[in-house]
Order: sequence, then C-alpha cells, then structure tokens
Amino acid sequence: MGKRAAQPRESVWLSPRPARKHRAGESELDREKIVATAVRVLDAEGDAKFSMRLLAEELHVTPMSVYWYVANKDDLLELALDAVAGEIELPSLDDGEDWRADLRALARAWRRTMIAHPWAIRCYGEYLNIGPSSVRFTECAQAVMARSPLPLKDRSAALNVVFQYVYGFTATESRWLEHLAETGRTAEEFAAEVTGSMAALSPALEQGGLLDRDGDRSMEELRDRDFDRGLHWLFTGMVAGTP
Amino acid sequence: MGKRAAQPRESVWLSPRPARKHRAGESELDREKIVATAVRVLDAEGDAKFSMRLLAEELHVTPMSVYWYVANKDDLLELALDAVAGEIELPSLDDGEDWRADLRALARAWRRTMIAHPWAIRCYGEYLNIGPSSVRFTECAQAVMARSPLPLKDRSAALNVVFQYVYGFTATESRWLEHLAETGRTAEEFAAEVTGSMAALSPALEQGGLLDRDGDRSMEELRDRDFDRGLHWLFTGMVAGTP
DNA sequence: ACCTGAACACCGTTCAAGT
DNA sequence: ACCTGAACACCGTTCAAGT
Repeated sequence: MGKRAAQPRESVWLSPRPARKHRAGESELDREKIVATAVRVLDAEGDAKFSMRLLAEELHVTPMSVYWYVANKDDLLELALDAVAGEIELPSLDDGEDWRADLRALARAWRRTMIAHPWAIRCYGEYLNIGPSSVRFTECAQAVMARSPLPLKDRSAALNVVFQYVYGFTATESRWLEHLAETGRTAEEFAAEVTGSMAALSPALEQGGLLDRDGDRSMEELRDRDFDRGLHWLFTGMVAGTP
Repeated sequence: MGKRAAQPRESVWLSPRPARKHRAGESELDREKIVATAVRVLDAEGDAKFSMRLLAEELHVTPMSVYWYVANKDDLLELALDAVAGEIELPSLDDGEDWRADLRALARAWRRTMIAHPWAIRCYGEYLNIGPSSVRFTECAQAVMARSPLPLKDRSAALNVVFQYVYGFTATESRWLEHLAETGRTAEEFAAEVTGSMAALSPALEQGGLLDRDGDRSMEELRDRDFDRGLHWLFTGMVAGTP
C-alpha cells in the first residue's frame, strides 16, 4: 500500500486501461473476478500480507496472468477500493428527512463500510478515489448538501470538512481496532496500557484523565457517540455561519 | 510503511528497547544519529523509496549494523515520527489568549510540521504515537482544553474530535500535494483533470461545482481558509453544547 | 560491544516465449 | 488473445562469524 513508484503512476480512472474480456468460458479469468478475489483476500489476510503472488495463487493462476487484466498492483487496489465503495448504503433522498440526518446517515454508512474493510481506508488515503462508485457517493452527498441552508459557494468546502473529519475519525478507530485484534487484548486492557505508558512520561496526563469516560457504556457505544458528536458540532457550526 | 508483520509488534514506547551507546568516538553510530539520518532520508526520498539498505548506505555502514540499535524498521519509523513531533511549535500558554486561539495555533503547527514531512502523517496513521514528543504535544493540548468551558468529562473526547479532523484534513492535503509533485502539474491543471474525469461519470457533479471557488485567491490560501473554517465550526459546535 | 557477509524468504514487474 | 517461466532488481531480517 502506498508504496508510490519511482516514476509517477496515473490513476486507473484518469486514463482507464481496457478491461479485457476473454472469448467465452465461465470460470475463466476476467477483471471483475480478479477484483472480487482481491477484495476477498484483502479482507481475509490484510493489506500487509496481500501480494500479487498470493492473489494469483488464490485464482489458481500464474502471478503474471493477472497483469493481462490490470496494469499493476496500485491499479488493482484502486479498483478494489471502488468495489468496496459500491457497498456503501446511500440514504434515500426523498424521505423528507432533514439534510443533517441524511448527511449523518451517509457518514455513518461510509464509516461502517470502511471499518468492515480496514485495508480500504488506507487505500482511501493513498489514491484519488474517483471511480464510479465513489462518484456515485459524492453525487449523493452533493444532493444532500443542496438542501442545506449554506450559501452555494460554500457547500463543497463544507462537505470536504465533514468528510475529512469522518476520514480522520474512522482511520484512527480502524487502527485502534486492528491493534486490538493483533495483540488479542481487550479495549480496556489496551487503553490502560497506553495511558500507563503516557503517564510514565507525563504525570500530568494521568490526572487529566485522557481516557476515563462514563463507565457503564461499552467502548463501541462511546465511539458511536463521539462520532455523532463531532458531526453534530460541525453541523451546528456550519449553520451558525463563518465570520 | 504500515506493513504490519504477521506476528504483532509491540510499540517501541510500550516496551522500550535500550538505546545502546558505544564507547567513545565522535562520528560513530548511535541511535540518535540513526534516527536523524532516517528523517533526512525520508524527507529526501519519501517513504516509498526509504529502506534499511538505503539508510545503511547513507550511514556508510552495513544494513545489519542498524539492527544493533533498533529492533526493526517499524520501530525506527516510530522513533522518526516522534523526532518530527518534536519539531511542532507549541504555543505559550500564558499569553492571555483565548483557548480557541491556542488550540487553533496548535492545530496549525501540527499541520505545518506534517506537511513538511509527508511520510510522517502516514506513520501517524499506523503507529500509536505515544513517544515523548507526542506526549508533550498532548499535554499542551490538554492544558489548552482545561481553559475551555466544556464539562471536564467531555474535554478529551472533544480534543479527539478536533484532531481527527485535523488529521483527516492534513492527510488529504498532503496526498494532494504529493500527487502534484509527482505529476509536475499545477494545482489548477490537476483539479481540472479530476473534475473532468468525475464529470464524465456524472454530469450532475460538474454543475454542482465541486471544485470552483472564489477565483482570485491562491489554492494555498483557500486551503488555509478551509482548514481554519472547519476548526471554527467545531469550536462553535462544542461551545453550543451537545444535545 | 559492536559490526559484517552470506543467506533466506519474500516482493513487483519485465520480457521473451509459448498456445 | 491469453497465459507461462525464468529472470531482474529489489525488500526486511536471521544467524553465525568476525573483531
């Protein structure tokens, strides 16, 4: 991931390579199948272990066969990312909901999908992400913003701010969850360890209570609450206007 | 970067390995010098080209010598990240400034440093980032929040939300800047290309005006303005309270 | 205590050759 | 039109050996 080549690479979407199709067949190779398998392998093994060679093995094919359908690994990951973006559930826009409710639904759906495919949010940071499914998502978001009271010229900037927050929140959360999975610790154990390690460097931080929260809610509930809170603050601020 | 090993790795900071020091010497190897050189190579070559072998070459030493001082590449990157975190300019806290002004200054300083070391923000996403300099930063942020009107128990969550936004904004921005540098295009050319490519998939988006902004300000000014705006909205929302 | 060389088990990708 | 095998130029890291 993110290993940018020495010479720059054009996005698959900017200069699309033809998705070559074979003659007849059924269980034969084609780009769609390759991308679907890549997503499956990425989900199962993570992007650290994912390789063209492993993918080829899964396809029962030589590594180099894959290169007939995709130009290189980066292109493949960009295609895989857009495939996953296609899973994001878009809210229906004519349900009479407030624009904020719809935007929140959109943000939640994005987060849910990214948490389900932790490798995807790392791709999201690397690539332009302007494939068809991402565009469909952006279209929906723009339509929601169009119902906001914001002046027309501020809408896209506002939308960007919202999704920069969503991206930052989800990336952090996803990393945290992966750490837990890797080390096999519970969220509480891990939080205690991190706090302890920071407190060793700075006694001030312990009493600052970086990590203690209302005790009787699960970590997951707290994350959901914090996520929604950030959105709520942004919406409030946006409506209040900018000086 | 981000290639997580098959078996989980403990953070350098959670179980610190001793920074071995050699006997006398002057231009000899030691952990400090290794980390400083790593930062220099990362700045010059980017994290894609950075390797233990390249670093060793720069140090005029065998690749394996480095492993006497750091356990592995991930540890080294975590150390490099904290070194860079040490460059962040913290605002002085007794200048009678509003807490929002100080928090904004902190966010701006963080962003400035990360933009100056594009590889660093990718590390930031990967590692726990609880080294001494990061802790120092968090300490400062907590001290600023302590002057906010927010209820004590909400302060750390609010701080997290702010820096999740800052992280998302800066990561996106940094990626954008790298794309420009790689392809040698101007910001305007690149924006036009991306918009065009999206519009090809969705005519609705073009008239939606995803990317057109007040024409007479530079892209850089616009980014600064948008960054501050998001912060302002969050502050406004935070003060208005959560339902 | 520190540094080396050789080797292992991987990568992504090129290229010429097969069918 | 599609797929292969061999090879190239890399990785991070282990391990036994040197000083």
